[in-house]
Amino acid sequence: MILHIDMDAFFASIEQAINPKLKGKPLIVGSRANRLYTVVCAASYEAKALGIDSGMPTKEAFSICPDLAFVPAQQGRYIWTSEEIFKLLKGYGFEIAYASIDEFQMDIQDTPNPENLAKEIRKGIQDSFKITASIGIAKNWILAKLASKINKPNGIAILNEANLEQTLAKIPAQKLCGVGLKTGLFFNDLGIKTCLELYQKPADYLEQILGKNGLNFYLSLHSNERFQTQEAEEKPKSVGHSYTFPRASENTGFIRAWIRLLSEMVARRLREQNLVSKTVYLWLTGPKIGNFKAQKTYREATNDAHDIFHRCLKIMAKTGKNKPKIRALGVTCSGLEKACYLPLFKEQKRREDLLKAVDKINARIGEDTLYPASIELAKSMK
DNA sequence: TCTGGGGTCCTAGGACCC
DNA sequence: TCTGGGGTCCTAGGACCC
Repeated sequence: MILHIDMDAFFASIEQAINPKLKGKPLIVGSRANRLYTVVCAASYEAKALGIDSGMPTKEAFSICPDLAFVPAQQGRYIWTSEEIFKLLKGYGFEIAYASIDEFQMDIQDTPNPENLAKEIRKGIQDSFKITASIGIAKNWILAKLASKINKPNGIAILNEANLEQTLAKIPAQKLCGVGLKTGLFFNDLGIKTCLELYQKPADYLEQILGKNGLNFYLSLHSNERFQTQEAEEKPKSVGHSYTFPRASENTGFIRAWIRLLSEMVARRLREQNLVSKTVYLWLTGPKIGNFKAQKTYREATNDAHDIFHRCLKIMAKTGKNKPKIRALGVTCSGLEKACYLPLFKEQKRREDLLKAVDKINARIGEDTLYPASIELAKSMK
């Protein structure tokens, strides 16, 4: 049996636990500090009751509820809490894996009374962190994850031989992890409306209509697959940052300053993780250029913002536009490798020492103590 | 009048190599 | 002048998740 733990309104609940004044109030956590130009990252249950939910523009949320409480996302807090919950869960002695920042999966084998275990876990989290979790139990991860949503918030649901089909018949296929908007519509056209209908389709049929993806749905649903994610990889596949302007801009200096700043943010994270990147990906959106994106792979891997920035500028030249009007932009590095090469030239060594020193100073005195003058313009508008 | 930001995986075609 | 087969790397696009 797999036990899936899904925290209820995780970010919002943490903020309410920290600040008692927010308890019982409609609250949203925004993905950036500016309360007007962002979307809802998490909504408290009081806010959800008004029809506010993640993904909604905060402007719209405020129009529904003018005295909505707003807290900008504090990533560090959520990561810390997530790690502490993980440690607590480890104490139960079962194998456990992260499914996301607010979801955990536990292989509870054939524990005699899984419901009692679930209750105990829920109480443990409540006692330690003053936040609630919902728990689902089933024979594999995908069904356990589905089950965790049935009695949200602060609920427990178990799918077993006796109630499986009857329960799946009541859940729309779109609720299943991996079925998004497009696949949901596709299934609908084929008359697959509930999770039960999907569950009952044979493997070769699903493979025929959806290829590898279809086969994966079959295997996930019917096998005893324990965990959603493979064993935690030691390095990420990509590292990126993006930014959306309040209004589109065609100020070239301003846009370049932002590309430089995003390059700086990405490079710093690469260095923190001792990674170098060969591939740079730049995307720009704007009223006239639509959605421009391009990537380029270089022979030399780097984690120097200066290099990443200039690679971005070369990619940008491909737009063929002299002064594109830009609304949003992003810089992502992929093709990641562990940084373990030896600097070949003196110049390179000097540059690396410099970057290390800058990182050290910023880590000690504050994030933004030292930065290139060329990003001043972007920072002034952040 | 535009609704964020950070990711993963899969597919398909082109270039190039043997 | 036209002919096979196998493989890798790179780019681009799509779908999905939290």
